[in-house]
Amino acid sequence: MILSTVRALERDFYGRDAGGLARELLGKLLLCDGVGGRIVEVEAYGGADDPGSHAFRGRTRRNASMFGPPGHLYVYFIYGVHWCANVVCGAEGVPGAVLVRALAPTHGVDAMRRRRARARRERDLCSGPARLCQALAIDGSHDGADLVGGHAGVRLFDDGTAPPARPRRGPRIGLAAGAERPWRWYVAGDSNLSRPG
DNA sequence: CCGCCGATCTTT
DNA sequence: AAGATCGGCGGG
Repeated sequence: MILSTVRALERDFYGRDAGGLARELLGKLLLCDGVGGRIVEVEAYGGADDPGSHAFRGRTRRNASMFGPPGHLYVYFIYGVHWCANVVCGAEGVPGAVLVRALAPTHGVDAMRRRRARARRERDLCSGPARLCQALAIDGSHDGADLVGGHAGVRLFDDGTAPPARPRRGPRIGLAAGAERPWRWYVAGDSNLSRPG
């Protein structure tokens, strides 16, 4: 019998570019204060070369975390309503991040249901970038949080589950500019995706 | 199931 | 004015 080992990810895991990190993040566990799940859908975002990225036109107050060191969170507020969370990657000073778009709930489902009372089914808890932030209680206070230190309660773990050998890939969702780039990766057939696939 | 619409913050 | 979204509502 093989005992599964759960370990927090080290800084160098985050040093690669957004596309590479995106694929490596599939299957990892994202937890905030012990509540969260397995990443099943992500999107990669670059910098000045990516018209779909918040960093395309340079640094602003909102996107500053995208320019910071890898292994931290970039949490932004959108449509005046929702929070969304990204994992910052690449070298410090070079903007890049991976948007976490969906989780398969694994830890603290009761807490998630309380925070998302309008979610009828378990697959409605974390099936979208703003939904999962609500379920995990991630908000602006977590912008810039260090995932490696984990001091803000947010951490990524590897429990031995390998990323899918052939993740499905397609255009990023909700973009006008840069929509042609197939930088969304997801676990084929997972019931928690932000849209079926 | 689908499409429309409002929520109202950030940046342009 | 539009945006890396969501949920409620109306219609088929």
